[in-house]
Amino acid sequence: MGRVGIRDVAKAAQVSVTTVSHALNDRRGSRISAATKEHVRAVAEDLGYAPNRLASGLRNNRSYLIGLVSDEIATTPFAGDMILGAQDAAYERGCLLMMLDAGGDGELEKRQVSTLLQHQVDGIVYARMYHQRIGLPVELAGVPTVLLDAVSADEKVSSVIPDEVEAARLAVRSLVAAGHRHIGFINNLDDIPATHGRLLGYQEALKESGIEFDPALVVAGVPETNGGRAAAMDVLSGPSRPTALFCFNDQMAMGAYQAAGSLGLEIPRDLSVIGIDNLELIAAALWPGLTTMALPHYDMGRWAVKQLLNEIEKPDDVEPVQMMFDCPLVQRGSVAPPLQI
Amino acid sequence: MGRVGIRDVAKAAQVSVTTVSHALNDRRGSRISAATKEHVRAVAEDLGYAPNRLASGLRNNRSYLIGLVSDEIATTPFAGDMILGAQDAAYERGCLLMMLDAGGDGELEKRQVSTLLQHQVDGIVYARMYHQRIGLPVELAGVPTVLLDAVSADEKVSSVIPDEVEAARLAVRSLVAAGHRHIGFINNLDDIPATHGRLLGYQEALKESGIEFDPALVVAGVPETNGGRAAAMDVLSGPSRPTALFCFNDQMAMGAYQAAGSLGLEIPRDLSVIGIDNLELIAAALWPGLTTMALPHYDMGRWAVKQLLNEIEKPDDVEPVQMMFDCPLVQRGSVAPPLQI
DNA sequence: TTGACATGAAAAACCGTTTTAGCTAATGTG
DNA sequence: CACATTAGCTAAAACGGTTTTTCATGTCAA
Repeated sequence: MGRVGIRDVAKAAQVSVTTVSHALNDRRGSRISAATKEHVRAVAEDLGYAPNRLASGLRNNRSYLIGLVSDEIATTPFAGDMILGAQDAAYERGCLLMMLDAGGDGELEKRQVSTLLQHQVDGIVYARMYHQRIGLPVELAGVPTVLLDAVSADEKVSSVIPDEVEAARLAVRSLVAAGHRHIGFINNLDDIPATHGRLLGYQEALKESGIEFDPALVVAGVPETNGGRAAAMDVLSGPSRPTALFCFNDQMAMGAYQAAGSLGLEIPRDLSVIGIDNLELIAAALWPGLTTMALPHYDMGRWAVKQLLNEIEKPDDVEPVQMMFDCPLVQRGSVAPPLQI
Repeated sequence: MGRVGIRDVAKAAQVSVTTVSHALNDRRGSRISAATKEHVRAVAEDLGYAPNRLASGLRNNRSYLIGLVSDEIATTPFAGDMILGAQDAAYERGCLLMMLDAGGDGELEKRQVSTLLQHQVDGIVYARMYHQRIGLPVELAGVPTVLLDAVSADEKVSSVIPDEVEAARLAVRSLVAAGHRHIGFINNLDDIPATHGRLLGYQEALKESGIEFDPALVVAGVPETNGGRAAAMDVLSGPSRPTALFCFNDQMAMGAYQAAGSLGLEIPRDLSVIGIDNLELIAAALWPGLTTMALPHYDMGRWAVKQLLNEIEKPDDVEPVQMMFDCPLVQRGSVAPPLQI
């Protein structure tokens, strides 16, 4: 049983391949009677005909493939939803996603990009695992590209990132709303946009509530459980212990849980904790569940592909867009009013 | 700058397109002088020529694309390494992976498979997030297919799964080796191969060490932190408290940590814990780090694609293989000798 | 000298579509 | 009734490569 092609349909329907093509794809200027069209479609359906995308792509100069190049999204749990969002958006518009993950190897990534181009992808989503500022690879010059969770100095390319400042502001506001006025911030010590953005949001939220910013309440560490534990240990054993901790991410928040545990502090009775990421695996697994700000990975992935397809489909009248998404608060059980002394 | 095609190379090298093709792809029967070949290759390199895979695929009936259909691998952290392994293996053999994740929606999955086939994928890796027994979708009949982390009743298709029994045996053996003879098993209550395989391994390891199997030491729960916590609570508050717990997975092990914490038991001094999965995000984040059995996801993904490509390349003389991979022990800090009383 | 054979390169066919350019018959127009 | 228009369809030419076939030489042995 060889694949059924357009010729087979033509033969079965007793018409020419041209007519079959016209009957199946309505297109401006294809004059064909309704009866013939219906007949051909029925025959095609009957034979289970499905067009060969390689062939039509060759003719149309359109592969309906879009490439997703990432550093290590596929293999880490931090941003997997971006892939799902991207894939859904692509699929809805009749495209397939080709995903490649170079694991951070720049040389490999270059080769991967050129392989994608050999396969005539219509465009490329260039994604990073976490929000960062990057330079666009030269290979991508002239190729429709959208940056996902990254921004470039090059303004001619669209990009989408989370609103770090607003996320932090909302997180701290929710602690203030619960009654806290003594709020520590466990920050990341890496020099990345999130570090600065979240610190800014923390400061702004304090300011708008009339709480004075106390540098002693801000401690940084490596953005993992260990770093969070050490930093939390630090700030919780200090002279003026905060009643709540805003943590750079859920992993550091998990570290804060551990520190609280070893200091005999019960969450949320003695200490409220809020994180960022909404990493299901951690936030839901902690006990009590971790209240945290969800990074809108799914929506960002979706938006990136949608924007890319728009740019591909009308290359002329689409301007590059720099998009920012809000981060919703996900409440679990780690925030409560402070103990009255 | 239009893409440079084989015609451009031919013109620049002052030869025919035929000669260029022959020069670039060594093939039996293509008679061409070494000098011409070298010359053409140099010119092609110089022009940055890269063949259009769509066009060559059309002619050769080979797309160098392989599809990966999964339930929710891309979006959960449990098996991401399978993708990486599959992708690496594909890339090494000059192929690209097209990954689709239906999120468990069977109807969507069907349509995804047919879309992949429209794109003329050379074969499909049908992957599940965790080891399960499945029926192969009818759409895949006649398409080269390999099952990843799944087995089918249909013996004509290759598959690869982890050796559940051996993994459990090794885990329990390592506890016995540390001196434990009173070992609890926190099992999953779902009726899946891992549940039965791991229980069997647990029993076998006990038997070979002359330890009598005590059904009271086996407790099941939902395979998440909560389930693990409840089950551990149960068995640790029972009449004869075990000195070590073998947990169905790392999440349940995390629950065991929480139970131990609330019972005032220190790990590993008062209680040794071993898990399965080597879920970095949890195992390394726990304090102390969790000793666990790593599921060989990367290797399984790699093997699946390798086998698939073998079957594609020589469709005749390759027999379907049912492969099982061992699970290595990853030692961290949660196992120690039991306290002497 | 000539037929057999080896070699290198060009020409042509092909893959499965879509698009362009015609062709024929029916319809409309003056 | 002659002539343009148009509806409905189809043959043929792309698309960008690879593979097969053909052709022009050169070499060698009989």
